[in-house]
Amino acid sequence: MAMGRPRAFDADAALDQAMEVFWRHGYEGATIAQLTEAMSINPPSLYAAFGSKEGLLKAALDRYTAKRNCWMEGILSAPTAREVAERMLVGTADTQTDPANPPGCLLVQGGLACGTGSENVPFELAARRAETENQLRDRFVRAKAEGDLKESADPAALARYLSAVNAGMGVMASSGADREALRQVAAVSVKAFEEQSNS
Amino acid sequence: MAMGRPRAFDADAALDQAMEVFWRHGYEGATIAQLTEAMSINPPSLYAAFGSKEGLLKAALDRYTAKRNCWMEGILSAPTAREVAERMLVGTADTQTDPANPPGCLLVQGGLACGTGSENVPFELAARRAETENQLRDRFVRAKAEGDLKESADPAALARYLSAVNAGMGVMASSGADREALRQVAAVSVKAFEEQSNS
DNA sequence: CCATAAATGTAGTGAGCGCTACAAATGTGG
DNA sequence: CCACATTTGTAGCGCTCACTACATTTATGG
Repeated sequence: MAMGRPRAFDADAALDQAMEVFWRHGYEGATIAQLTEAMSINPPSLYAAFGSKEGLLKAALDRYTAKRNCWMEGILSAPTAREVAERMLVGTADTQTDPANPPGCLLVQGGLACGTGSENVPFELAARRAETENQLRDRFVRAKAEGDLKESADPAALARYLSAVNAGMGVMASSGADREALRQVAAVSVKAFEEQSNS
Repeated sequence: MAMGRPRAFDADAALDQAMEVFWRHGYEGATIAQLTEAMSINPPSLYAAFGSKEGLLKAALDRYTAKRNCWMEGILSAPTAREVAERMLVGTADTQTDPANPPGCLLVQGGLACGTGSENVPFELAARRAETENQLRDRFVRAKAEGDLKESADPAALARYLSAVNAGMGVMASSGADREALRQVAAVSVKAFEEQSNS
């Protein structure tokens, strides 16, 4: 049997372009016209490949979180909980103000609240944020077992705290905070960790 | 000369209803149909009173920030910087999970990124958030002058930090974090302040 | 070289959007 | 009680939205 005409565009490259549009305008603010233009394809190609606007978002998020998990590996491999926190927050300050991307974090910018019919989108983004939080929590459970965090420290609370600061930095970056400002936030935030660390 | 037919609805009560819709669905996710239904008026009344959807948002934000400034007075009157931080963050944990309102903060939920033509909305929200940050900064400048904060403390950085945590808690609340979880975040956050305080 | 299968580009579709024209209703000033 | 100014409800405007029908093109299997 025949295999059909092959796809003429690179799906991953197209997803990177779509990611940028969602990042800059949010899910609801991004239009199919903007997406197809950025991806250099026509609507039927988009729908054949990704099914729907929401399907395209999920595919873009998969790609985003894949990169992010890779980035997180470098963070989580830090020797102590305090250094995990520092690398994470300083790294966030830098990536969220990287001129190569829109400011802020796609998982926050994408949409915290959506209109009727798109209620799934905020859930989807929240689930991806939760993944990072869980990675941090697991790392801090280990840090506690290793005696790196005090006996009184709560790994889940610390992970939630880092996740909150991370999201907050995303909000500030999206409204124009520069790298220096975010690094100051990171520096103050890390102090909360020193209280929880052994020496 | 004649004065014209009087308005048949209470503008402030209508704004409270509009506020809730924007809060729950974001600026772009909220439709005129939803807004008018919640406000119990018809579109012409909305446009006569507020000019446009964006005008309605601004009017709702004015009302929101008026309440917020009132709330902030109670926060800023705390005797020390550390207590300002604690009251603020714990208060945020409570108000952002108050079942009387949609979860999170309108100034964050409203829209961080918008479509072409609504670029003003994120700016508007950011400006209101910045107002709170400035109030905090001024308060910490005073705290430093009073010797309540260490000589090495940076009031602007501390205000920015609180603002970031606040926004971050809004993000988490909007994705379902409960009061207990946010209070834990507040508790950890406050520790960063103890490092900056004199005894 | 032909039959088949899938992707492409053109050109729309119905639905829902923000917003408004218009006539009727309702108050005030003289 | 009348002339006027403004609001109200009905109905619908033009536009843009996410999405798709369809004919064409481009590959593969036999």
